[in-house]
Amino acid sequence: MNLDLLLQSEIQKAVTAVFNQTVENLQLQATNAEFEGTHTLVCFPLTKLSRKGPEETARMVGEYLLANSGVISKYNVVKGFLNLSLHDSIWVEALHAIASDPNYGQIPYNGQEIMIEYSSPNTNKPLHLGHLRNNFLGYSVSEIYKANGYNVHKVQIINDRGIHICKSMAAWKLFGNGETPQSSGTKGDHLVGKYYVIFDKTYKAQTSELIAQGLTEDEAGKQAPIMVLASEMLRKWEQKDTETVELWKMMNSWVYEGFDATYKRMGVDFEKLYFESDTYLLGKELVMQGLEKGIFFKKEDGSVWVDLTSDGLDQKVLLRADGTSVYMTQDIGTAILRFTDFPKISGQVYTVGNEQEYHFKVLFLILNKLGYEWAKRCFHLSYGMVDLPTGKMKSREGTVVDADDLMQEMHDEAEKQTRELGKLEGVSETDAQALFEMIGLGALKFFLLKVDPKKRMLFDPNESIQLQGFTGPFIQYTHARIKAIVRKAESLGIHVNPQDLRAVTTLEPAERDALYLISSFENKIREAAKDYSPAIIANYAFELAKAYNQFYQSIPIFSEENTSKLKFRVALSYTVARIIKRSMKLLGIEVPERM
RNA sequence: GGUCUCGUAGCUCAAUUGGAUAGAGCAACUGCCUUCUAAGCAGUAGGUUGCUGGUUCGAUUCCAGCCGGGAUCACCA
Repeated sequence: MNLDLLLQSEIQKAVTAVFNQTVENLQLQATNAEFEGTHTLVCFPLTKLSRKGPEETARMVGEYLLANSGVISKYNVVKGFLNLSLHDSIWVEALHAIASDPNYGQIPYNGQEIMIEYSSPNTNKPLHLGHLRNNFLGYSVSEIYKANGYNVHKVQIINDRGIHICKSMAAWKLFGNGETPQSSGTKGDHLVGKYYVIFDKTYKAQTSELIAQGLTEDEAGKQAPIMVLASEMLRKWEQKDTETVELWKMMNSWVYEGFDATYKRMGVDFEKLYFESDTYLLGKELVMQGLEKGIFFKKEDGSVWVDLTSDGLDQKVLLRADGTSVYMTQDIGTAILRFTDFPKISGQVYTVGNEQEYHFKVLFLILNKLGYEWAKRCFHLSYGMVDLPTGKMKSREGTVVDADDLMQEMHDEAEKQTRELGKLEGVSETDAQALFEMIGLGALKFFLLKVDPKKRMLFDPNESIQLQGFTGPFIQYTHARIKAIVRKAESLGIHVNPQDLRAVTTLEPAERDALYLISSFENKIREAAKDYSPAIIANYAFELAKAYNQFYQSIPIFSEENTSKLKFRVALSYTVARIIKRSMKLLGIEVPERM
């Protein structure tokens, strides 16, 4: 039962009856806490058909509902707002329906498939804080789409070739002395990242020396020996030189081993990985075809371009004069390959930072020009950068927050605070460690997901390890506390079956508040998908936990003498726990049975 | 400079897409553990929503112009 739909139809009936007119879009919203009621009809828009003042209009609708609808128990009018109270039996019925539905929070399969790309790192350095936002966001949006009835394919493109990895390779060749993850005990992605940093330092030293010798900045940049080596490696790689390819394979394999560990700890996964080294040539052919069809044009030097001036954009290069492909070319190829690999997908979502908005605007326009009708169903899930209190993260200045380090710090902080609270009696060390991990990562994920993805956000380390207030652990704690109630009910031999609930006829305000939120869960799931926003789920889960805590604090359960009410409250608690768990699952966050 | 984007309490974020007296958390202050887990609850204080106009019953939201951040406009990815 969907309360909103029920109310909509009741109100539509009322409007038809009272004003002899039909209305399609009703503005129904939650009632402000200061007024009585749960649902509010905004009546200003109705004054056009009622041809009466807003208050009079509201009163007439309210009066009709009270007299003719079995749903409304009371109403009041404040200005043009009609505040409605529902019969408690409606709320009881709502809980009954939800408690009887094991799939509440999972909207039935809608027959649609969708692809969601996220993560997509370069393979020359380890993952950092920015990747965490990307991964948690992409994973969560995937879960949200699954909950909306979509068949979701999670993929990523790994940028495994190019000058960036050659830089690490060059530095390792010069300074590595054969160092491996095994020989040094360093995680593979960190080891490769270390040589990327060494490259950068060496490169800077060499260029400034060359500049001191009288070269221009441009010349020095190109002639620095280590850069010459890296460029040579890139060339050799493209010519499939055995030694270079072997080195490339070895170092990439180190990175993948490291990434796998990081992804595992983050709790994210992928159905299929695309590698740039496999796909970078694909786009070329398609561009050549486009050239033949006259969609693109060639300049005198042989480079191929697309003209987007009629779309308000510039000209964009697609193939260099030497015939090699650029980033855009690869993305064209990859996009088309994906629709070939997954012919049933209706669209594609690219989880990529907002600094690439222009790029995707261009990409989608090109795909459209090439005649792919699905181009308009490609969506750039553009999210804002993560700033630090010290400003922007800059890898060159060593201000990046490493993903592995951060996850460990969150774990350690969760451990510290949990031990201080002395909550680990009778808990084994293994279970305790699992709990710290759950809390630490829960805090981190929630912190990054509670903000609207579109917005740039600030990552304050001190705030992120908070476990009180608007945080993941607050919600996890609420869940754990409810589970204690459920266990107690079981130990007392109290078993609730949905039929028992109907024996309850009156409710407390705190119970209604919780029920209001419970019954709006699926609307939130839809809204979150429509907006690609886990923040909507995060805010919802927090609201629900808060509402439950108010109930928990003000209304006794086991000392209640009325057995029906007692059972009702146990069922309400259990349902809240279920929905909290489900909501958090949509964010990729686990919840504990006790903490 | 062109295009895009953001500006809300001391700080970090919300605001049902144009609705009520703009809400939470943190930080500060005051209460509540003999009762189901106090990682909790209740309360106090904190605002000219960057500024100026406009659109209308009604604007944080839409429009215009300023002010101030950020992104982007590479034969980089």
